[in-house]
Amino acid sequence: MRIGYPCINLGLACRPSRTFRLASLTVDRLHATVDGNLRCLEEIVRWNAAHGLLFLRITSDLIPLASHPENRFPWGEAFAPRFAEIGALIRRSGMRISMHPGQYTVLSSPRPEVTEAARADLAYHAQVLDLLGLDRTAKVQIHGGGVYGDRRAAVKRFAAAVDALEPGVRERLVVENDERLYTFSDVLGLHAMTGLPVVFDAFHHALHGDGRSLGEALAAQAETWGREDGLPLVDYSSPLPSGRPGRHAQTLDEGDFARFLAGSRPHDFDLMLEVKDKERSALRALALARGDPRLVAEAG
DNA sequence: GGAAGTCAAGTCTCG
DNA sequence: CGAGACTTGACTTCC
Repeated sequence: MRIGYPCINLGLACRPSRTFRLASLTVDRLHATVDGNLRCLEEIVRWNAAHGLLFLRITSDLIPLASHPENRFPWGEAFAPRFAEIGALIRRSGMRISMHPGQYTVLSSPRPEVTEAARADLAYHAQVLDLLGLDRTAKVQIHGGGVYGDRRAAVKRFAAAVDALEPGVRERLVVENDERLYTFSDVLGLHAMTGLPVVFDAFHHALHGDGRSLGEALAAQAETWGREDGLPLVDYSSPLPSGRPGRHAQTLDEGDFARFLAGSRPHDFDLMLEVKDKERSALRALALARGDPRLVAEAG
């Protein structure tokens, strides 16, 4: 099991997700921002490798407005050497990479302009992973999107949109259960129609599940991953101690996480910790997963 | 320098 | 019918 956290490292002074408004889009601005974002991404990769955190979600903001029609700057060409350097570092570290486009990337929409924008955005995400020289185990994870009052029709549109993707993009795509519309069972249905591997989000499953136990879900999930896809991906977030359900917790609840680990055996997977305090919790989770209480105390 | 308002984009639920 | 929620707040304006 590799463990990681999403996008930004709070202890570092830099951010890989600097952006700007569409009104501020110029070649110079884009170039300068991407340059800084890549510099920061490299810092994060080095930090994570040094601390044993070998699973990283790269922010979708790495290239601001990457798939916006008004952005015609050939950022891929311009930064290919930098991507290659960082990619070599990632591969040398044995690090796994994922990306997670935002809520606007919807393949099931009845509106063609929406699915076209989604296609362009997924192509951007795949291009980043391609430029890093990563194999098929580097994944782009999305949700099912909307239901629009007719689930069967929405699922059919989703499958058709997946079929229409370029193979290089489709091979990186994986689909994840959400906390409202697409349960784990629903996402297994999407897998059946598309062949896409399934990301299991344990937190969403707890909020909006399908009755499967953790062990049952992980067993079913594993069936959806092919040999070239790598280990299954799992998202975990501690429940909020008091506040409304649904939000990601500030920090790791060690008791809940220990129960999660115990309940997940003997399945193996790579784990993304979605908690607000990022690398702090990831280090504690790593220590817990390694079964070293002294390390847990140090990391805390 | 800090607070407030806005940001490319979708969809659903709640109040 | 508008605000808030989501994988992630950051930018920009105004005072």
